[in-house]
Amino acid sequence: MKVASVIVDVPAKQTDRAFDYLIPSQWLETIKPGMRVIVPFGPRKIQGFVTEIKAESEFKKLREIIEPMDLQPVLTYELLDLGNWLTENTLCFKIYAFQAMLPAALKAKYEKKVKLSAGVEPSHLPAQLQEAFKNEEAINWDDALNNGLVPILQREAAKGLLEVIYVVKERLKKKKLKYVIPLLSSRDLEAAQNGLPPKAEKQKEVLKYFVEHSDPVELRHLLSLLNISSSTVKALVEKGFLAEKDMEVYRDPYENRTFTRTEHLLLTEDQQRAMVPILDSIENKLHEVFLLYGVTGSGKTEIYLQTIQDVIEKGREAIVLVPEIALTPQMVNRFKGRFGNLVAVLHSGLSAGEKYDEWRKIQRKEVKVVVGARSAIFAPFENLGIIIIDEEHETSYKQEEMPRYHARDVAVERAQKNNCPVVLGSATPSLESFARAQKGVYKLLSLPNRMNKRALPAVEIIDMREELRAGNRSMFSRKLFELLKERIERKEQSVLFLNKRGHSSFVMCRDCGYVMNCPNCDISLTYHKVKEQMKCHYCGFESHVPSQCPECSSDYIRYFGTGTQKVEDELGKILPEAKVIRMDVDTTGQKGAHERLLKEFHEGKADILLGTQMIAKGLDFPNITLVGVLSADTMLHLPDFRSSEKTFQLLTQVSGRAGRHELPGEVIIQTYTPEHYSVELAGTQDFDRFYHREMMMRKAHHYPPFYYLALITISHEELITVVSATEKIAAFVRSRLSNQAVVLGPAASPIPRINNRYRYHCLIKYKREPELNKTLKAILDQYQADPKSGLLVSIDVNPFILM
DNA sequence: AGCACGCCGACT
DNA sequence: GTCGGCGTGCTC
Repeated sequence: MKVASVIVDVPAKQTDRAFDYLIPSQWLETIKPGMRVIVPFGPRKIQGFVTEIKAESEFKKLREIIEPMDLQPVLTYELLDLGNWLTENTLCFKIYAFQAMLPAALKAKYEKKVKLSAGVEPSHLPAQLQEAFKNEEAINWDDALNNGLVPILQREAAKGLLEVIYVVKERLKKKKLKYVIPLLSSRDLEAAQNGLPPKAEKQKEVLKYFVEHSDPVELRHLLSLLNISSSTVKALVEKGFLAEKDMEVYRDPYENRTFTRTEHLLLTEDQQRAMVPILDSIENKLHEVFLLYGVTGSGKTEIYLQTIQDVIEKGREAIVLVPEIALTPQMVNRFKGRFGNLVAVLHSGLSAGEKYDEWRKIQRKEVKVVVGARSAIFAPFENLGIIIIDEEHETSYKQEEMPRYHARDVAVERAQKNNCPVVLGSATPSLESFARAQKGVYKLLSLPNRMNKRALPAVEIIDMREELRAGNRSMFSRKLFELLKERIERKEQSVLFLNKRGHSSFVMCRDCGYVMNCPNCDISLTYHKVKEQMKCHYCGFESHVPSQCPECSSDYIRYFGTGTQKVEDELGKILPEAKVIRMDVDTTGQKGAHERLLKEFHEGKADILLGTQMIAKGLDFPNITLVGVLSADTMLHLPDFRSSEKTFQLLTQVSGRAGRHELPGEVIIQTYTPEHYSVELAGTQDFDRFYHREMMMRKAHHYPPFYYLALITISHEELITVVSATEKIAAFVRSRLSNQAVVLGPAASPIPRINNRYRYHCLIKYKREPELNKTLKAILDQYQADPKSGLLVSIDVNPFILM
């Protein structure tokens, strides 16, 4: 067994397969599947993942693995398998699948360098190079490139004086702290203490400390504790009484926080009833998928906590996915409060180092529970007892880059392998999941009541057209204004929700209607107040805000759209006494800002919390009695078959923020389309009726959950080339699929041009097409294999965004 | 993805 | 005649 199959870190069609390497004899026992190794690849050295160990290879001229990068495999057997599954199902390169399963810190960094050949002195080199090599053993290739030294270097390399080397580097180091440990027993230390010269008082003190404490202690801590300097410790180290040792420590993002320990809450009857089948499934090691459909405030989290408790008691592990956990510190608190340091937390708010450390806690089985965003689904547990996906309808569970996976699908796949249940929780399930529950594929568990029997908040829909007719041109309806004022007087809190998506501020000429567009992309530029600039969200293009219309020279050119800043300004005018906290990308940019703002609001430091999407979830403050949605329909008109569903979900979620505790809540939804069913039914919080209406729409238009989708996007600099390529691809797909499938296209993408590349679509709607996967692979084979055509083809199986 | 190898144009 | 352009094909 001296040959290793390795997937190399080169994301390309031609290298998307295993390469075999000999395992050097000294590593024979060490190297195992799932480890990262450094291998020679052509003239370079690169990282690779060992997928298999075997006795021999078809390939005759094998090269040797240079060295392993891990002591323990970073991918378990299950994850290696899962990598293949991901590759198959999302049509991505294997290397992308493996990398997606690991923290970014484990991705290799490469350096190309030039060093002196053995026995060569800097003085042997031309004068120009002597300087560069005087202090350095090797110089960076990129630096040489910038200084124009490459030609000379190549010449010297050809003579054999220099050689090019490749270095594979870890992205990140383990954090280490200096610790001091006693080398002698407590008794011997006491003796040593007496043997010290009488004036070595400080040293005696240190030894005295270790007579009492035999555990390692952090050097820094010891120094400040005994008020000594490091030379004292050093002296004792030299005498052989103590030793200094670098010990690895975790970067703990929650280091300076204490979590109040919480105990089981008493469950309501509904909760108990819902929990029984889940516990059964855990007990009997059955794979089942449960859809836990419970209105906001019905106590889903407590069910998660208690089922996890059961899983832990059975010696198994749990994964909990939450939409973007940085946004819901309350969730972290609940888990840490219940399970203490058995919980690892993985979310985008952590630094790469912190993520790595949390991940290693999982890898070393020091924790039993991971709470995290999408990628936490790949937590390297080996004895999973349950997977929970909270807010299962959230679109952020779908990754939009390669590998384009949906965490829900991965969860089901992993749960199957581990014989454990998946719990999908939501107050507004996705149509897909609800339909599956209706068909009995998932088991439906309902929590129809709020825990404390609080009524759902009263929702009132305000027709903003009426307001306009009545002469109110502000963005606040009279009713909302009244209620806001009332809350401030009553010292209660309000949340104002602004749905910015699809409605970001753009610049338009009031005279001729000219809208500033990006010169590279067919999309309008977004106005950024902070920098007083126009910016393209797709290619990064920036330009100044014009003072005159470039088309008609009118001076009446101004920005449109209600950004949060604008709402804040207006609030300041109409309700100057109100204290407002604004939460959007601008104010929550820094680390921890999000949490700080929420804390301030919680502590009652403001009357109104104004924000975008990010405040729609997880907020659970007792004093909120009013929720206002400024414009319900901004996302309704996006070119997306899920826009109604998203609108309904969002409105329902936002409404759920009000009146969760003692005080009853009120919700105001402002809209220009009150008659739209997703607005109307969100008003009555009637998911069931919404579900039926929307299902009819989906059926009529051949959309999920009645059909599956696959989206092929083709881009090229020339419009004609894209169109004809898309035509060819669409024709090919049609020829290969049954006549049950609907193949749309070529059609221009909703964003027809990004970064000067034209984009065309072919959308496939299908029910059952055994040939589909092969067909899509054939397309990728053809187009990925020759990049010289300039055509880029990307395929999204089960896309969420059709753009 | 890199990188080398290889085959054609403008220079000492 | 050579230096160097980037098209083509390979990496265990």
